[in-house]
Amino acid sequence: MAEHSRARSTTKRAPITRETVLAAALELADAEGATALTMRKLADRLGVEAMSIYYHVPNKEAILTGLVDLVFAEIELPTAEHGWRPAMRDRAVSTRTVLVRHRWAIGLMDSRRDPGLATLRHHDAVIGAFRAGGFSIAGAAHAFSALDSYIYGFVLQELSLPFESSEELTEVAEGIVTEMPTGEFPHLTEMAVGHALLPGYSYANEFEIGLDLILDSLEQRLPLPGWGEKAISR
Amino acid sequence: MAEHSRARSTTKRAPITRETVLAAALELADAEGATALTMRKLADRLGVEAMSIYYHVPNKEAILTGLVDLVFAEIELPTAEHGWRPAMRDRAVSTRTVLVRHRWAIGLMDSRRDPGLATLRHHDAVIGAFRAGGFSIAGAAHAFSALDSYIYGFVLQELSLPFESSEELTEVAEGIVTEMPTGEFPHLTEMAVGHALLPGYSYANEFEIGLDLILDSLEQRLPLPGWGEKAISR
DNA sequence: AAGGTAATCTTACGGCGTAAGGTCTATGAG
DNA sequence: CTCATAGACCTTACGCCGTAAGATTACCTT
Repeated sequence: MAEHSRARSTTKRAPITRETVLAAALELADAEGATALTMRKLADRLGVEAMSIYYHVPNKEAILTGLVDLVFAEIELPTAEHGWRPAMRDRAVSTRTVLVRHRWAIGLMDSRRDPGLATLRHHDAVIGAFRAGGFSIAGAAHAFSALDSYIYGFVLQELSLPFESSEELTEVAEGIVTEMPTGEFPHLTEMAVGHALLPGYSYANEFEIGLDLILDSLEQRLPLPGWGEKAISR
Repeated sequence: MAEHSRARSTTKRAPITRETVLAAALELADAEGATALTMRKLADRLGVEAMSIYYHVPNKEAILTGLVDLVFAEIELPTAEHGWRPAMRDRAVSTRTVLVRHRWAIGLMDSRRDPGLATLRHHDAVIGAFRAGGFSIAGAAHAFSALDSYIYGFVLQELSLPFESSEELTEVAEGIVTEMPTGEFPHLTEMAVGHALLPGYSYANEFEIGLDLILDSLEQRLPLPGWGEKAISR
């Protein structure tokens, strides 16, 4: 009984830190969604009272900011090894995977103004991969903006679709189609019936189609003035 | 004094309806942001008590859903008149303009699963313009997804930039550059110093660059199998 | 044993969305 | 003119939220 110091009921609880707070917040958000991420529930999960968290973190905003950086840390960094195109393709796929795994993250990204270290590291690696591939500074900026806009926007749409499984899709789409005033939205109806309701359809497949669309265009722009490096050094 | 019915202080207040509620909510969100949109503040603006709103609207969620549809109603519908490309370009620009005008709207789009009438009308018109331009159903779906992903994602990034004016940009970027551990993020630093900090830079300019990137690719895909209509009717 | 300090807890406040039920007021029937 | 009805609005209250202020505990140093 070297350490009988454990008081009443707690069995020498491990101390909480900024890191354990963020880890618990990540778990909680993954398990129950962003709206369930409250200081009191987070404290419960940490075996602590809500106000104790404030010793390690200035306020809830800081937790959300930290969470976004944790998410960025999960994204595969691009390497320039096999060329900018496969590097960017893999990164895009990885980004989407991570953002879908943490569905609450995309909603935290707007209104969050201070990037964390992992975020900066990620951005730096992306720009570096474009530069190594021969893009000029401006070209890399264009490419970065276009690609990331597409990725974030796709996830944003994907996560707000009115269904999750293809059974739900069928249900919802049939509802839209049948209860529409006849012929009011003919093209929407046509697409639902002749495309989205077909067996095996999944919106997720659209991701790589649009991704390759953008990558193709970037490849074509690269040799153009304003996009590629004027002179390859050495 | 034909109508002396006005009680105490109120001067025969106009009755509130679902429409006036939504209009007031739009004003409030525009003026003070999404977090300021509370039932009590909204009631104040309507000259009414908070609970009275619930006579016209089932809950706050319904207000948010209605707001998103109001925003969609502001977006220019594409017309197939001058071809799908300029139609889609104008629509994209209009969409971004509207979403920037109502900065809170993009944050409401995720987690909102039931499209309103204006939203459906918009989507129908977009698909219609692609179809009229010769895209197959699948091709129109690809094009729609890619383009809208880009638009929403761009606005999402644009609105979460850590600055609003170019003075703020200078300030923030200089902060990042100078306080970085020397050389930890060389490409980020290079882009800040050699691009984003140059006089006259504005991220907003990137929008049309990326937009044309996608439109170019779509134009190239159109004749390809799986994108264009197999046989033009008649 | 005493004191200091880091970590946690208690209490409280104002604001949130909204459930439940009460109160006006215009209208139209008798 | 009276009065029941029903629509529009209000009052009160509940449980939840983020967090300010200050008290309390646990442990280390001397």
